Amino acid sequence: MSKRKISIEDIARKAGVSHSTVSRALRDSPLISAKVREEIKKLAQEMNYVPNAIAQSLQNQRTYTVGVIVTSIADPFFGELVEGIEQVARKAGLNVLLNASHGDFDQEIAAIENFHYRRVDGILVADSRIGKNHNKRLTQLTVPTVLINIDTEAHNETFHSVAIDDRLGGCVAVEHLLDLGHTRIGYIGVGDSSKADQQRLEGYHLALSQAKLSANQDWVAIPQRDSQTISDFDIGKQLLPQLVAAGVTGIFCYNDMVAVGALLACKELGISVPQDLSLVGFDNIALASYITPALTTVSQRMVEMGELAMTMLLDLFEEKAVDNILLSPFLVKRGSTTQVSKAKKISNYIEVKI
Amino acid sequence: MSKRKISIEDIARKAGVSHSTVSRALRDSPLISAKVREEIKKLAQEMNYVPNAIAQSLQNQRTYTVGVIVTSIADPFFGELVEGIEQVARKAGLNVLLNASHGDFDQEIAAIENFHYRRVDGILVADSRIGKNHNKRLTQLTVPTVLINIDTEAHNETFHSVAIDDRLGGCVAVEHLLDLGHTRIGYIGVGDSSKADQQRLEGYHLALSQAKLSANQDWVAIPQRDSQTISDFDIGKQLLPQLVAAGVTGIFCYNDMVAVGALLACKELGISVPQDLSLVGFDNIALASYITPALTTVSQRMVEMGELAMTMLLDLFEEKAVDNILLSPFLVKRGSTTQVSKAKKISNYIEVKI
DNA sequence: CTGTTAGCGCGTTCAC
DNA sequence: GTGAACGCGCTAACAG
Repeated sequence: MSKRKISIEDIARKAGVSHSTVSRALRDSPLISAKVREEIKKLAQEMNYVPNAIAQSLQNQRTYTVGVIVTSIADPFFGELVEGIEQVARKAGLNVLLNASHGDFDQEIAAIENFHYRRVDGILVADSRIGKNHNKRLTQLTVPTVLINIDTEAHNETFHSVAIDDRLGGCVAVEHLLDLGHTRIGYIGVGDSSKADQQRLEGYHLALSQAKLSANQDWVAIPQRDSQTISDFDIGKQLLPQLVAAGVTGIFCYNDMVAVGALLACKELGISVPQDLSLVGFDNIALASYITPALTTVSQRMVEMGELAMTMLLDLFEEKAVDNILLSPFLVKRGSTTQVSKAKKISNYIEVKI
Repeated sequence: MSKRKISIEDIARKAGVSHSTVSRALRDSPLISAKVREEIKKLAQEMNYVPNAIAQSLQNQRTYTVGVIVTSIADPFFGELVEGIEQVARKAGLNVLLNASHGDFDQEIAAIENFHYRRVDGILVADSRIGKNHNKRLTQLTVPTVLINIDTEAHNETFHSVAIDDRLGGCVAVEHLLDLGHTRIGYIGVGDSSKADQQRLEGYHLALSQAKLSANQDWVAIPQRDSQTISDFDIGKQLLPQLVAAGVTGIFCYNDMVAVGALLACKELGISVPQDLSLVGFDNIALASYITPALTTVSQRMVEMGELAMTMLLDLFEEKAVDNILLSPFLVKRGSTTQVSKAKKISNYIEVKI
């Protein structure tokens, strides 16, 4: 196996033609006679010729490569997202260059500079941790860019984006509980200052007020964030008791891990789900369907978001006009929610116990 | 924002020097006087100069890019793997080009050709579904390549690899049950013809024979694969009863999803884990720690495998000699296993029930 | 120390 | 139809 790769010059020499003839023949130029074209193609095949994308890129000024920035690839969410991105990218003949930011803003900037350096054709940024105050610096972008699930007030002209409608998701979750007859409904948040947390809470309030129910301060539990970072699971576990004590019969949790934590707390307190308490999560992670009882939850659509974002980028390449996308999440009904009934007795139970 | 990027020629013109002086200055060549070097660097800064990696690559014959092939990025396992790869790649100044094969051999070949076309410096292949009969074609590889968790008889010279020691993993799982006093131990496999399934079963037998226990045919359950593809979860759920009927007090499951399925079957049958039956999984997926009871399992080390594979590739770049790596999995003890005791009564229980 | 020149491999005028 | 020549942006060998 020869060390150096075959170039069009090599095959031109062997064919007794010039390198530009070879170039044309391989690209099916109509300027070339059918005969020599086939001849050259055959020769290229035999010589194991593999065109050099680098040289082509230098000429075309296109790399057929998109840069993707995610917080962490190990996070199954971003895994699904990248899956969607990669699929439509590959179908369009593009490749994905992957960078992880680990939620660090400096690393995100470094990743963008790296992508500029490598002359990617477009950039996709999906970094839940980057707050809105940061992304101003992204303005320096000179290549088409799509933001995924990132909050920006300047969504309008400068940025293109696709995101999940968290407010609607919160609504959907709470409406489900309302439909089941619940009126005392709580929310457990995580208290990072993310768009998601805020908007899901907004959706919660919205659904309640649409049902003419007044919100009760005690039904909303959000941890203090000055202390140690705490896992979502532990948040659910620790905050559940106070909501139960406040007499709720249903709880909408910020996400599935919070709900799972809450569920475990229920088990330890002897509260049975869903008979005594209904729980709704958010995200629809794999775990949600395997736990007992299986978790009713609002489903993210990460693969789809990836596909849409990449498709949007392709449109931008062709300079089409694109509209930002706000994806509607949908409810997945499972075993952790049911009709409210004798459930109201729980609060007494707890009060006795405390 | 100017459309065309700044080149070293642009800044050379402005500085009144030649482009090669600029090139040297920016690369800290000792041939350049400190004065003009600083001057040029400042100018480059002001003009927002970003070097062109494509042009550099064409010159260096290196792209500082590695190609990574995985079955599916959405699979959390591969997510962790890529996480490990990306981290050490980035530290070494390399970028990751990602391709998914979806277990399709043709797509895998296409991915490799694509990587050749793009002149990556090295390739990492992690594709559990590709059998040993296929990878002969990988021999055409002309760039340094490391195989991850792929079975090859030709591991020796041609291929470099890092893999998990499934046989040892099986041993470790069964030895744990033996240590707890179990003597009637079962295995639930999945019956794909993968290296993993075969070797974990081998480990199971090895541990039993080392303990001077004779294996019982009825204690090993492996589904027929001619029918529909069936999820690991359902395999565990469906095969559990027959093992319990055969009187086992402990079961080593091919992986965690199988174990979770088995666990659910236990719940439905009124068998309590671990009091009546001990379960050991494999993989240590996130779910394993959240389910009740938390699952004792043999842990994969995917992030580490990614790091090691990428590090090996870096060594290959420097033409160092490298040894193939066989990673030892380790046991994570949790709630689904305990001392054998009155457990033997289960078999009777089942027999009565059937 | 700095400028000139020659490629890296390919696509694309512009002549013939 | 085909070849010669130029340029994409950069590094390196060779002059001075």
